[in-house]
Amino acid sequence: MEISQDIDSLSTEDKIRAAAAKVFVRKGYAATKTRDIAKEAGINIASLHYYYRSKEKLFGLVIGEALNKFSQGMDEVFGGDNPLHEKIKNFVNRYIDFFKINPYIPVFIMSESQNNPEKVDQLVDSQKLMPKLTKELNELIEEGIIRPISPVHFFLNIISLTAFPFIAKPLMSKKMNLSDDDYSQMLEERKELVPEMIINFLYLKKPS
Amino acid sequence: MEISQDIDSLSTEDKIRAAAAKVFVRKGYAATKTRDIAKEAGINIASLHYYYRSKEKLFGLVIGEALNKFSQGMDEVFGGDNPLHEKIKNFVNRYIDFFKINPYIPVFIMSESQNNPEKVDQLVDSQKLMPKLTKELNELIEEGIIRPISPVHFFLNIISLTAFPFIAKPLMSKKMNLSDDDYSQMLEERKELVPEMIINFLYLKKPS
DNA sequence: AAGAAATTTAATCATTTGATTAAACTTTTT
DNA sequence: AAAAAGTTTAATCAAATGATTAAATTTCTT
Repeated sequence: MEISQDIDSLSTEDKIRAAAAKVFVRKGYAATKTRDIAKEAGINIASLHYYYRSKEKLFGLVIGEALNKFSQGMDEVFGGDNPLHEKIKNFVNRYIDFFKINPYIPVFIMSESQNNPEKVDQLVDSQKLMPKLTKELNELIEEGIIRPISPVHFFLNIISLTAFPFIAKPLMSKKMNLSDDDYSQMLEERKELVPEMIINFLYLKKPS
Repeated sequence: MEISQDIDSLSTEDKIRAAAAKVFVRKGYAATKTRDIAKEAGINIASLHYYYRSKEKLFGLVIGEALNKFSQGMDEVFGGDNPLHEKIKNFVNRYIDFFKINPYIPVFIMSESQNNPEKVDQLVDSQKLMPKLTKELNELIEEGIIRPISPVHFFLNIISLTAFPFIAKPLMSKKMNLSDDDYSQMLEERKELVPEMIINFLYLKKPS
């Protein structure tokens, strides 16, 4: 899921891309200097341009990767045919684990899609899982199993409760005086709390 | 709540600060050029340095203001002595309205506190409303009115459900094919949905 | 109104930064 | 092994950028 390979075993091209991912994701597009990336990769700036033409092109690859990793889980979780309440649990567990390993990704994606929408928009595939999820929700609503809710709210509720604690970590841990371990512990607790809250709200009678 | 005064009626000093707030908040620290601010304010770059010494000092003022506006509502809402479920409703209503007027503030605060923690940390006053909120929650828990929950989770749940939809707007509206009006309408719906969801989860028996 | 202080401006500086060039070096092909 | 292709490097460029200066202009004080 993350950069795991020994840096020296990578080709120059891959070293650059790995370094770019690391620096762009941590600092954002504007604050990242091509020299930062070159230094992180242990290569010359010219090599960066040799392989990737420009800072912008390289950034396009990095944010594309980030968006893929980010949305991949959604398709996988909501694409299955297990009960909805299981999907909810899977989603929360999976994304909390993912964000624990990639803590800078949420702010990176959200701030870049606000500040550089032209670079991000083309990469966002307008729906794919939405039709399926919509159908699933509508069926459960008609059967009287869950309350009426639009897919947008359903989706926003889950992602909000899962991703926002990572986005707000610097502020919250400061404001609440929480150490990194405290915060990590709290996030573990949310693997139970968040699904319970959503299911509790959604289901008219508790599911199996 | 926002910049409302006629720009020409402001002193140069205030024009600069207003312009800086606008540009910094929309584009972030790194992407903002002092020339952008000067242009937005309709003044010379040298005046900017005359009044505010450096880009960094000016930024400090702007992010300080943003943090104040952001946390002011929390103190006001949770400081009162009305029932908790009313505070929840007030909070959500108030912040959705606030963010509708200041849509760039959430991403600005979150991304800057991740990317420039040294500039932000000093401005965050370690708790103030927390002791009061903690006491209130503990009392309601002991009385068997709400379920056991830590202030951190309580707080994160409310802010997540309220603020995240603004943070994710560019991505969500693209992914879900929602116009600005659609999105605004959806946010209005959340003024009811979010408090209901939180209260429904929190209260063991429905409050008055 | 004259002089002093404060403000604003155009011009300029030094550094940073994305990008290029040409040469050196390495690997692959024949 | 020689030639060609691919890769890496040091040096350099041009534009952008935060900041300063000194002069011009305006406002304030007496």
